[in-house]
Amino acid sequence: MGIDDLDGRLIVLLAREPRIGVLEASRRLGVARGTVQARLDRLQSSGVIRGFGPQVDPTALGYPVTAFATLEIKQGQGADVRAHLDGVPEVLELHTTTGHGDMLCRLVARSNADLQRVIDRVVGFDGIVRASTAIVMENPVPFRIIPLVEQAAEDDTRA
Amino acid sequence: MGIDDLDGRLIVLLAREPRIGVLEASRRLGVARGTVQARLDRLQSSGVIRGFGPQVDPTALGYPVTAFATLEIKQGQGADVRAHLDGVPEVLELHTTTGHGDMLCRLVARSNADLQRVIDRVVGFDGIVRASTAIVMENPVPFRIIPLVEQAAEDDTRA
DNA sequence: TGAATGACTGTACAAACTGCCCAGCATCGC
DNA sequence: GCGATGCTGGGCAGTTTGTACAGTCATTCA
Repeated sequence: MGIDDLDGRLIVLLAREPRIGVLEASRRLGVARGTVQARLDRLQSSGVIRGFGPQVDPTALGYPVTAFATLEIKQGQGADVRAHLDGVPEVLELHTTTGHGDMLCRLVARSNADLQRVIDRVVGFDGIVRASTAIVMENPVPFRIIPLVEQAAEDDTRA
Repeated sequence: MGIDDLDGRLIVLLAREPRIGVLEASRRLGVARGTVQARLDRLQSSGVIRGFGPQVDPTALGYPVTAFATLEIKQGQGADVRAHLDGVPEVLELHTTTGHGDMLCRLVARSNADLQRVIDRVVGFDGIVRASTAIVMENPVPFRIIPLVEQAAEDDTRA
């Protein structure tokens, strides 16, 4: 169920140069086009590759401020809180975590001032007891998956 | 510098059905192909769309456990800590946040037991004073950008 | 050992798409 | 009014895709 070396190289190649097609990828990897197609199909149907959607930069959209908010939820209000947060566009993702019935969400805002508006909207809901926010200053390691893919491919090869 | 309604619809369309080409997109949006091409070029060169890399699911790669770790850093050790974390494949992203010289990072692991190994590796570095980890149980709102895009497009239209 | 299975290669063909070009037209700001 | 900008609609050559098929090779299994 893991990925082998060829899968790994294919994913890394696509991550680095998404514009190339199946044919070009097969040339780069030194395998037949059909092989790349079959691998891609398998990676997608097995869920390893979810899709190739556009990676949108919130900053360029006009939302340069990112923050993480930890929310403390009133017992039994989980579903309501989720629905509420789901309706806030500035909430980019939401996780429930171990601990005191807590949630962690990623927020963006147009400015530090605007962040206050977003937080007010997020927190202004009955099921939320308390919120603590950490504003992101720098992003030394932007979201990446390549090292993990290489690790997974290596583990497979070794196995 | 924002995006207009057509940009918004284009991004949403591509997010929903990434496989379609420029021609098909132009048909769906009811505009000329050249228009879609020009919009796409502009969105990419302006940085709104960073790329179309494969979206890899760590779970399907064999890393079903996600956690967020808050790290307290010793003064002046920031750069070293970043370099250290950059070298750990299981660290998917790293942010520096407001507060006590803190950092927040997203981790994945092969299991809860494996998470201990990852945390040990992350924390086993001199510049890190203390770490607090929250394991993700559920992900009610997976990372999404569409609502924000629609919001941004709407704001632009209104403006 | 021999047969079966699965994966990869190399090739082929029609259909579709891309990249690029251009002329015409409407809108917007100066 | 004039230029700049953006959209339309069309065309063309080159490339890629989707799909198929036969041959090869390594591994699995009886």
